[in-house]
Order: sequence, then structure tokens, then C-alpha cells
Amino acid sequence: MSQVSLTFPDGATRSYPSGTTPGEVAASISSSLGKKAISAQLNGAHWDLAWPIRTDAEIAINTMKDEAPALELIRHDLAHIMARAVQEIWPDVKVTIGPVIKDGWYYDFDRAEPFTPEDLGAIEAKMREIIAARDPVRTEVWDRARAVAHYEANGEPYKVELIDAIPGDEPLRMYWHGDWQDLCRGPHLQHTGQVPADAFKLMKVAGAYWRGDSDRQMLQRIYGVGFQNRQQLKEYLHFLEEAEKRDHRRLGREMELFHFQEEAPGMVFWHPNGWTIYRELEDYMRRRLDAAGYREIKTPQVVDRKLWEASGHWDKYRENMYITEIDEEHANEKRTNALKPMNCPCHVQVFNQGIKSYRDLPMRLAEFGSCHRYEAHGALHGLMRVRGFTQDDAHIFCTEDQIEAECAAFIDLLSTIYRDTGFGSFDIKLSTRPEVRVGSDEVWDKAEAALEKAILSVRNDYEVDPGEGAFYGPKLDFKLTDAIGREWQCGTFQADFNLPERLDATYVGADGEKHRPVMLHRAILGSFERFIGILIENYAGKLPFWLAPRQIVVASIVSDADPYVHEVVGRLRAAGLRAEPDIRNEKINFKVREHSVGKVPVILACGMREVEEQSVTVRRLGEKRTSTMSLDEVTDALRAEATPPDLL
RNA sequence: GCCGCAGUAGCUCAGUGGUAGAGCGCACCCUUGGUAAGGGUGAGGUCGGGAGUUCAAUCCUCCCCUGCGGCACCA
Repeated sequence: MSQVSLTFPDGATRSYPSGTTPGEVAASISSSLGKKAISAQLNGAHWDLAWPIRTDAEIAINTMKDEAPALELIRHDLAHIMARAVQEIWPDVKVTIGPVIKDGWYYDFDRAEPFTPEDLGAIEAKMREIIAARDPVRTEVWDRARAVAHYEANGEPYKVELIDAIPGDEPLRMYWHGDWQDLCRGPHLQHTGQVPADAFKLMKVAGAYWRGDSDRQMLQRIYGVGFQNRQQLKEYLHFLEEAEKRDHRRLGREMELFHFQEEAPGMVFWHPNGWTIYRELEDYMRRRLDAAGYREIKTPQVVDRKLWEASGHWDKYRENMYITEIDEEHANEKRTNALKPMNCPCHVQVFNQGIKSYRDLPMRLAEFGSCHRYEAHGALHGLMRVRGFTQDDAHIFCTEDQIEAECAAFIDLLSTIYRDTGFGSFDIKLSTRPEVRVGSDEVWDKAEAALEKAILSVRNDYEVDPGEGAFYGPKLDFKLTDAIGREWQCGTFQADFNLPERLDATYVGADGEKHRPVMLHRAILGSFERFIGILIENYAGKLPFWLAPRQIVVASIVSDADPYVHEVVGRLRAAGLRAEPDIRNEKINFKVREHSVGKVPVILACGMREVEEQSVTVRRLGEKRTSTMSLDEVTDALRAEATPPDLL
């Protein structure tokens, strides 16, 4: 019998008969490891304890102490246990797929009746029975014909389709949890009792298309979360509660920032407080863009379809465009317009006015461009996905040789802006040429290399997504991470070889000939609406002082201090601060509570003592401590604090 | 757009086949209180829209709209 040589993490190498399983390897090391082992890493791949090893390899035995593999196995087994529980309760339900996802798993089922919340309780109970039974998990490799025959006989058409989709040379693996069988890549634990019975929870039922295809069957997806112990589950549920408290839709109402209503779904009604944030952010962006060599422009909202036909949007995206017609009775001209869904065609029109020289390049045209897109109903989500929004858009017209420098400057600007708005870290993804594309390979080579080099001038780590670029050019996506670890894709940088061609943008080169500029689409915030939503959630409503819609409330403690409160407010406003009086007939306790709930960063309390001293007592949001300072002192300190980061 | 759930006072929600309730908020009064809710009184609802069943619909049925959770989509 042939031997395989296994190398352990400590560097030791041992020889085993070919076909030995990791389970046997673990047991050969020590009986306690044999008992504790749950899976192995074989050359980095996650291996089931039951799979035979037939090649030399580096091996590491996993136990429940190895968190990543342990969680993967627990969640994967939970997916199977849940599917088994569902089929035990409702034998007619058809099973499809059930992968592990962040924090848990899901499994998609085909069942005529919807699952109810009560059903979830019943499934959980059944799952605990299965766990308590400590049913053995075993696996076999089947040939294709047998697997297909099995599932056809059992009336599981989805599984048959999955088998058809698996490449012919790949072995099909079956797993049993007790008597319940599922086609599965593995690995799994050794028996159902290894799954903690008190550290999982079924969260929700939702529709999901079979194979993610909206033309196909809608299935019912049950989501679950699972952890190693009860404490971790509790922490996760706590995290969900925290996220819920940060929900910008809720804070938007509580802080009176904005609202939505039926008459304009997906369009924001900004209230004074919300619009203050918006303006502060826009002013800041404008200064940053000015300083970075952009020229701001403003282009029309409503544009004849001819331009959209020329740009190609009419063909491809008309379904998502708001079309406007002029009432024929009252208009001499009949034309069809569209609300602009994006700014680029208009920006090319600005570029195209007059003759541009290579000396004009790079030309950076920026617009806080208000766009409308008819987004599907189900896509709308507070400020995060709206139908009317404003991009911090800009298009850089340049030569191929200028792409790299422009890209590097852009990444630099973006880092600064993310840092200033409170996002210290972000990820970059480079998407490269897709199968179907415009432009020569030579141009693509050059552009991809330019983007890559631009990234490398700032940092070493980035992700590449091959083939995911737009048909018109490669792109970078920028994802920032918020205070509770969620990622948001905001910034983008896209090279475009197509639109200048379609809309006939040219410049005169040093050679006196006409040339095509490259167009760089780029945004940092993405849309103001969405970015403000992200800001609200990141800060849980407690925005930094310069962005806080309400910065200071000056509250009287006794009504005799009311005139002084007005005087203080006047002084603060004169210093450019957002201050408001609170002279209501309420106790200071009440006022402090209300403004704290309202996330006002600074409360200045005034009683008779302050009146006499010409001082105020400062109470900062989140602090119990107060301090009394002279009005001048406070005004200077707060004015400094209110200075936007670019003006410091 | 698809699946499921929901829509009752400004907000959060209870409730019933015989046209409605609470808490908070709001208004007014008392109270002038020193850092997270002082007390009293009062106003406020076409029960999302439309159609149907019924003697009678906020409640049952159907359609639509909007929202929520996912899925699909996101130039």
C-alpha cells in the first residue's frame, strides 16, 4: 500500500497509508485530539474528518477552539439539520440549497404554503430534537447516475438540476444526518450533537429566486444565525438591537431630519435639520473639489430623448427613466424629454462647446447632479436607495497618459474626504475587462495598469474582480467600513472609452490633429442622500459638531434667565453657530433629557448665577459632568470646534 | 418587479361585524424647578384608497397604493 507524507503545523512530518482520514490522523496523535477533532485543513482546504487523504499534504487538525472552521461546520450542519427538520414536519417540501453565510446560514425550500413565525418555532424545536439525538453524520461519494436516479425517485427536481450544473469530473458527495440525506460538498461535523443547541436562532423567512434568477421559481428562504455558544448568540442579537437603534429612518424621524410620503415614493422631503447636514456636507465638498482643481457646473434636469439616444441610455435604461411629455394642447412642439438619470451626457455637452486643446486637459467638470431613476418598488430603502438623488459627480476629460495621475489624485482626495467624515478605513476593488467590451486591448492594458499603479502609489492591498469592469472601461470601487463594521460602497472611479466616442468629444493634440479624450467618471460620496444615511447610522445620530444639525441649545433654568438666554443665543449665532433657545416652562432635567435624546451635542444651561457672572454651564452630550465658563470662552471654543475639517 | 408581512391620533402600539383606546407628544393652567421625564385639564382619528359581501365593515373578500424583511435590479 502506498504511503502519504503529512506535514504538521509544527513542521513534523509523518507517513500514513494512503486513504487514511484526518480523523484517523488525529487519533494517531493522541486519543484526546482524536476526540476533540472536528475537521482538518489540508493544504489550506477545509477537510472532513472522514475524507481519505491520498496525496502528500500539509495538515492541521481543527478543534472547536479553531473558531473559523468550527463556525463554518456548525452553521453548515445547522443548515442540514434545519432542512431535515422541515422535511420531517412537512414531507412534501422540496429542498434546494442551503449555504453558510455571514453569522449563519439559509436554506431555500419549495413549499406551496408560506412558512409562518409559528412554523419557525416548530422547526427550531424539531432541530433541537435532532441535535439531542446525536445522530451520526456520514458521507459517501456517489456517481452521477445514481444521484440523479435517487433524486428523481424522491421527487426532488431542484437537486437534479444542481447535479446537472456540477462539472462532470467532480465527484458528487452525499451526506446523511441520521437518515436524512442531502447532496453536499461538505465538510461536516461527526454527529448532530456537536452543534450547540442553545446558540442558534431562526431569524426570518423571505422569498428568493431559484438560482438567483428572477425569471424562475420563487422559493422560501429561511435564515438562521448560529454560534459556538449562547453568549455569542446573545451578543449577536444585541448587535442587531444596536443596529436597529442606528437605523437612519428612525433617527431621521426622531431628529426631524426628513420624511417620505406616498405621493413621492423614493423622494426625500428634507426638513430644516436634515437640510442643514446636507448643506454643510455640500459646502465642504465644494471647497474640497475647488481645491482639487475641479470646476463646478450645473446642467439641465430635463433633456430631450435625442441626447439619451445618442448616449445609448435610451436603448438600455429607458425602463428606469422618468419620461416627461409636454401637454400637446398647449405646446407647439412635441418632444419627449427624460429627467436625467445621470450627468455624464450633459457634461460631455459642456466639454464639446468650443474647441478644446490638449492644453485644456485634464479638464475636471464637477456637478452636484440631481438625478432621477425609476427604481423598482422593492429596491427602495430610506435614504439608502431612492428615486431622486444628488451625486457628487464629476467627469475628468483627459488623455490615456493622464489616467494614472488623475486616479492617484482622486484616491488621495477620496481618502481625505472619508477621513474628514469619520471613516478611517476603506477597501479598494479593481474590476477589469469583461468579455463584451469596447476599446482595443492595448487601451485596456494601459488603463488597467494605470488604475493599478495609482492604487499602489497609496497602498498595497486591494482586491481584483476580473471581468467585472463596465463594457466601456475598467473601474475602481471604494467601500468604507462604519462604526459597527458594516461596509458601504460609496466611491467609484471609472474609465470610459465609449461615451466620448458616442457623443463625439474631441480635443486638438500637440500634433494639430483631433483626438478622443478618455472620460473618467468619479464620485466619492456616491449620492448625498445615501451618504447622509450612512453618516447618521455610523454616528448613531451623534454627528460631529460641524455636521450636527442642532449644535447648541441654550436652556433657561428659571424664567428670570430667559432674556439672558436670548442674549446668549444671539451671541452664538453671530459667531456662526447653530444655537437655539429653550425657555419653555419645564425643569432643567426635562430639557436636558429631551435634548440628549435629540442628540444635541451641547446644552448651555443658564440660571441666575450665570446671568450674574455672564457665564454659561456647559453640558456635552453623553457626559454627566458640567462646567461653567464665561460666554466669551465658550463661544471661542465652540466656534473652533464647529470649523469644518478642511478649514482647520 | 417577485415572495411574505404590515398600514388605527404627530410617534409607538392595543382593539372590536353595531362608526374606537393607551402611553408619549401637542394646547392651556398650576408650578420657577440647577443637569436624562413636576402636577392638572383638554383637544385630536373618513381606522391607507377603491370595490364587494352584509341590515350593518376599521374588522370579512378582492384590487390598488405605500411601508417593512428578503430576492432580483442598481447605467
